[in-house]
Parts: sequence; structure tokens; C-alpha cells
Amino acid sequence: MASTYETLDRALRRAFDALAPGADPVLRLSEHADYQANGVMALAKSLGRAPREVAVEVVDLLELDGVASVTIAGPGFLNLTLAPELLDHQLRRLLDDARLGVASAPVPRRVVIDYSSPNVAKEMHVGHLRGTVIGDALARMNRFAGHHVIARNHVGDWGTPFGMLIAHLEDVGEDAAAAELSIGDLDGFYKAARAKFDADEAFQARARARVVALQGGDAETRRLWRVLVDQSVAYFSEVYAKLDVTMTSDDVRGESFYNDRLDDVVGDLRALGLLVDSDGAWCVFPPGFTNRDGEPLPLIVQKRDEGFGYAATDLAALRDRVTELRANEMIYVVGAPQSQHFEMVFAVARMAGWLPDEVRCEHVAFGNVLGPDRKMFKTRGGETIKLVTLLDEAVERAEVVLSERTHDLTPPQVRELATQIARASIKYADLSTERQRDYVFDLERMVSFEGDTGPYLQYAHARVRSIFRRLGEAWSPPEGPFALDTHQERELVKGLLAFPEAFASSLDARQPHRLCNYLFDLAQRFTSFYDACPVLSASGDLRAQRLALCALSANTIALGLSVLGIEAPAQM
RNA sequence: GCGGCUGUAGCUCAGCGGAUUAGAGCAUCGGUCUACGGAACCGAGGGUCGGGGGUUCGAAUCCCUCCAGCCGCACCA
Repeated sequence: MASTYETLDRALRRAFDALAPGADPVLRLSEHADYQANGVMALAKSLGRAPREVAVEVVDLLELDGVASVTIAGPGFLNLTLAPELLDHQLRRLLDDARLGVASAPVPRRVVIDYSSPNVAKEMHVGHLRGTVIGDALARMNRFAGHHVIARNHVGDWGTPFGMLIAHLEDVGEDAAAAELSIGDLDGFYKAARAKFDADEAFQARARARVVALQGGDAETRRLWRVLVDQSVAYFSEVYAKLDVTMTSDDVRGESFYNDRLDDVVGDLRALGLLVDSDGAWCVFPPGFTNRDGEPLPLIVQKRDEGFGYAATDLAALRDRVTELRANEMIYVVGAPQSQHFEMVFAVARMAGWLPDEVRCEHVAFGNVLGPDRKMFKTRGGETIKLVTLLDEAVERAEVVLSERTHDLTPPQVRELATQIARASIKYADLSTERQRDYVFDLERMVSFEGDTGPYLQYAHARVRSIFRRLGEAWSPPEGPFALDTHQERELVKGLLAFPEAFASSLDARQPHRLCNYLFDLAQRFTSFYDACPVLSASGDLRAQRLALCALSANTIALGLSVLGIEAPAQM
């Protein structure tokens, strides 16, 4: 059974096709009716005919018996009003469907999502928030859509800084280092190493020697390096758990994972004749990229010193994902500043034939998190802010608000709820802003229960659930047909029926904020309904009908939040 | 200099596969209600959609140009 949108869209397309194959009806939710189709005007233009005339013709061709009635408005809009029997049918279907109308992909795709990617021995700070939260939402949405998701954490675990980190590890001793790292003081460790490196020549020499030893595969050096990586990954896992993010240590494929494939990348590019020696570095020049002097811009694969650039690693990873992981889709959730880099990597991969046309591959870029001064979010002292500090602060605020409002919760319950609210605050604030845009981090606004916030949605959900607690007995859908006589009921139902397309459009565009907008809109439709339409004091079929709308509202909000990675407590 | 992103109500943001009066939240102001959780609902004021041109019957949305901000532009990842 198709969703309401699909049912209408198909009928419209059939009629449009009869006049001009492939014409888009441009179907949307409407304020003037239930749905509206705006495509007639464009169609008329392409036919060189009067829009109203074409509209009449389309309406004649439309087969919408039992689905909707149509009127022509303005220059040629088709205003569609859903038929009572369709509404009834769709609502009953949703009541019976845990997926609330979202079809599971008939042919699951293998979707590789690259996200989070913190650096070993470096703190996770606000800069990692967006990539982690957005990536995880996209992972959950893809899973829910029925696809096979392979999450990849492209951790920064290689490079020259590891020389000094290992040398420092040697100095402080493994146990002390492990202790420091496991409590999450990664920055302290890094800074101490950095300070010694800058001040102490002997240390510098040891650090350099360690880099060489590490790259050369020296066993002891490798073991020490492992200690750093393992401790850091363990710490990242704690942060993910705290954030309720599904990424696990099994998803980690650090840069080092691809080390032994870099020679092949270079060799194969050379064999393909794509490699050019430029100032001693081995480069590929994909067409269409220029530098500041208007000259062709290289993707540096192998540096003059024979070390590999990160482009080589990215190419190796991409190849692995296509061949070994058999990806049908690849999503790189990485900050916007890297967009040119990824364009070039993808271009080179296509040139090399490593990225088939049928593999959808995209850089899902995101903007910065800004402080109140609209600059990169830092502490007053100019330090980056730890992710966990941010979370802890949000939990504290949520606890304060809860303790003011709540009555009969034990302290551990308050704590747990506050944690869920805090996560929702931060995640929703992040997800509800269009990805590419920078946004201002304002904890006060995020944890607020008023307005377009995570807690507001959680509250709206909890409020609906409370109706059923109060009801205290089983209920069943109305015997007779749904009679949506009030404006508020009808508006709510329109919202409920629109979940599948809101979800699909959000996923397809890799724009979680669309689903956020939908959920907030739905929550508002619900509260308007709830205010205007008594539920428990109604009786008979009317009560059954309204209970059904309540159940669907709660389920939709909970499911929508859940696929975004946000919890919906039943009570708060 | 080239390229990318951004510029919509006092503030924070949707809308940008063109279309029926440009939306929401916050803030402000005014209402509602013996209130199924008021952390609510209803309404009002508030916008030359950065400026200017163009295409179109119709542009916040498409094209050009200018302005402002952020970012990227060869061996750090």
C-alpha cells in the first residue's frame, strides 16, 4: 500500500504523462487544501497553452475516485482534498504499522558512512560534534530505510606528531600515560609532548627517531604507538556512549589501516598514466581545478620526501570501500573546508576508474559551531571546548529545570532524565540547522523547553503518552469511519500521513534538519489538536478516533526522534 | 585573483526542483481557559527576502553583477 503522497503523485503523473511524458506535478502539502499540485503552469508553458485550459484537461484525465477531490485555483493550481475513505484507510494502515508508512528498501544498498574521525591523543571538542551527530543520524536513517550501513571512523592515528607522542609516552611511563589518557586528559598529554618538542633538542631528536622507527615497523615503537591508539579509541567510545552515538570501536579504520595499500595507489595511478612529477612530488591534476595563479591544481599523492599525502590515504580508503566493502553509496561527513579536497579525490578516483558511476558518492559537508561572538567556539582563554564538558553542562542545566518542575522522581531518575534531555538538546540544535550553515552554540536556548528544541519535542511526546497512562485501559480504533470534523484533527492527520515523504526527502538530501522541521511542525499540530479536541472526556467512536490520533502522534514523534538518534522518554 | 559556503522579522532560523497573502521559534503586546501535564492554545505588531540588473504572465527561489562575512587554493592531516 502506497503512502498518501505516493498515491496522489502516481495519479497525477499518469495524467501529466498523457500530455507530456515525464512532467512533474510538483505535489506538496497545501494551506489552501490538503495537497496542491503546482506543475500545471510549467506544463502549460512547455505546451505553449493557457494554464487554466491545461488544468481542466489534467483534471479530466485524473483518476482519483475514493482518493481526493480536485479544484482548480488561481492561474492553474490543482487543490486536492483527500477523500474521507482514503483518510480512514491510511490511518488504519498506520495504526497497524510499526514503520508508520515508511517502506523498507526492497533492494538494500550498502552504504558506507565516514564520520566523527577524531585524532588519537587529541581531545574531542566541539569541532567533532557536528560530524559525529550528523553522521550518526544519517547512519540511523539509512538503517531504518532498510539499508546495510557500514560506519567508518577514519581516526587520525598516523603522521609525524606520533614521534613526539611516543617519546613523551616513554618519559612518563606507560602506566602513567594510560592513566592520564583513560581519564580523558588527551589534550594535556598532547600539550606536554608538544612543549618538550619545542623546548628540548634532545627530545626532538628522539621524536624524529621514533617517527622513523614507527614507519619502519620497529616492534617496540609500534607497541607504544598501539598503547596510544587503544587508549584514545577507548576514550572515544566513552564519549560516544555518553552522546548515545552508535559508532563503536569496531568501526575504527584509522589512517594507518591503509598504510600498506598506499604503494599500490601510487603504482596504479602511475600505470594508468595519471601521475605527474611536479617539483619532485607525484601528483594527479584533475581537470577543472586551479590554484591562486590560475595554474592547474595538483592532488598530491606522494610528497617530495616520498611520504604519502592524505590524498593517498583517502584514495586507498575509497578503493577499499568500493571493492572490499562493495559500497553502493558512500557518505563522507566531513567539515565544509575540505570540500575541494574531496571533489579532487572523487575526480581522481573517477579518472582512475575506481569509482564507478553507479556508486553514489558524496561529501556531506557541514558548517562550524560558533560561539556567542560569532567566531569559532572557544573558551575565553582561546582553548577549544571538550565535548564532554559541553554535555556535562547541559546535563546540569536540565537537572535544574527538572527539579523545578518535577515532583515524584528519585535523584537517579532525575539524573537519567536530565541526561536524555541534555543529549536531545545538543543533538537537536545541531541537526535542526541546515548542515552547511554555521550555527551559534547557545546552551540556554538548546535546553529550553519552549520553542523549536529537542526538549520541546520530548515533552510533546511525553504529554501524549500520559494520556494513555491516565486512560489506564486498552483501547481500539473507532468502529465506524474516521470523521475528521474539526480543522485541528484534519491538520494533525495531514501531518501524520506526511511522515514517509518527510523522512525520504530528509534522507535523500542527507539533510536531517528536514526531518527535524517536520517533527516540530507535527508537534505543533498535535498541541493545537489537543487543546481544541477533548480526548478522554469524549465518548464512543469520537474518543476512539482521538485516541488513535494521539497514539499515532506519539509514535511518529518517537520514531522520528529515534531515527535521528534522540531518545523520547515516556515521562518527564 | 580563482573557487566554495553564507547573507530572509529585533534575535535564532525554515522556505530557495519559480506560483494562490514570504513562514516558524524566541522576544514584545493582547486575549483564552474549572486546566485530559499552562513546559499550552488563539491572535497582533514587526520583513525593500544584502544592493542592482535580467529571464518569466509570475522570482526569496533561475541567470548576471556588485557588496559584506567565513572558508579553501601544492607536499599538515
